[in-house]
Amino acid sequence: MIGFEHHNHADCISTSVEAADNYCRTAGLQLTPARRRVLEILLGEHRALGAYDILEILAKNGFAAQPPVAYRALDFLVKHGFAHRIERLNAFVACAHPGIEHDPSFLLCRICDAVAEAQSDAASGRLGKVAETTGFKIERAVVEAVGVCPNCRGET
Amino acid sequence: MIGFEHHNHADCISTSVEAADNYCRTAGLQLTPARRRVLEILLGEHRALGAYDILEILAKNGFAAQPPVAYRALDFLVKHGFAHRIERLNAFVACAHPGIEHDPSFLLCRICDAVAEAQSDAASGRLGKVAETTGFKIERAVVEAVGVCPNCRGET
DNA sequence: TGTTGATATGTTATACTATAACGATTAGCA
DNA sequence: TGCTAATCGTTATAGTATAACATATCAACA
Repeated sequence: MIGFEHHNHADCISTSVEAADNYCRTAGLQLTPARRRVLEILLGEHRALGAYDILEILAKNGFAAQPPVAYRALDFLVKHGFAHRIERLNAFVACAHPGIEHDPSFLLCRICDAVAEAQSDAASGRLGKVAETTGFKIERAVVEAVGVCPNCRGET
Repeated sequence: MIGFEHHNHADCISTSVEAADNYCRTAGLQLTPARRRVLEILLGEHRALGAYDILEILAKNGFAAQPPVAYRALDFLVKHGFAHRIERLNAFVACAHPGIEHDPSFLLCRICDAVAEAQSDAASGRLGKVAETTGFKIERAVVEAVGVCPNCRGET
């Protein structure tokens, strides 16, 4: 699980962007400049960024500074699995396992706002059983866990 | 699990409000008129209501129509476990198991907006293991599953 | 080549969600 | 009674997100 360890960001970013690039080419999607830049921005942080944070950075990069510019790019990235939206934070984060079909789960540090993405099996556990019994058909299940990350635990 | 079945609302509401009333008296909390009315409103629907939906109803009931009136009551209800906030919908729902300490899980119908609350074991399953390995301490874990409820499945 | 249709962008305006701040009031209790 | 904390009334503003419409780009294809 990516998230709380230190690692080489520059590599991490360029590799991921390149992967997205290839995927889009294959799938007939357009990774336009704004979309690519937003993906780079998200990859540059292992924490969630609000749409307006991103918008601000885009503006400094010569893009238009209207909210739809950021929201459209984010919608694209989320729709195609390059990023996830974190409901609890009204914010967005780059996907840690792009290309793999998955329901994301997040570990959110309430102290430093770091975000780690993990896999969970919520839909197949107890919740899945309840849903099955009731006749509810689960299409997506996201888990957002709030707590304290290893770095912040050490520092208290 | 309460949620998708038909049942007697009037009983359901008065019983729950009474329970909240008793709990508050015991715990030294004030279930003031606005708080009580908001709880009743939430119990009257088995779906999530936005703060401004509630505010509108409060206004018709003679309460002040400023946002803080609704938010304060909702904060109180959520804090003490009488209601939950559903992040995905920016909305609130009455708790289906008040008095019991629990991390709520929700089944959200994307067609009719019905909400059912269930128990899950997200924090003790795969996600819990990952967290443990990493050193992340989970304090709360909420699951929000989107899908189609039994009633809407029948009607397609 | 020129038309067409789908996709993406620029831009303005507005809707929706939530909280800060401060003074007035009330409840519970020493 | 008088103190203290909790609650409420009110104004203002911050933060998040989308509607709507005009323009532009580009690939497919007659």
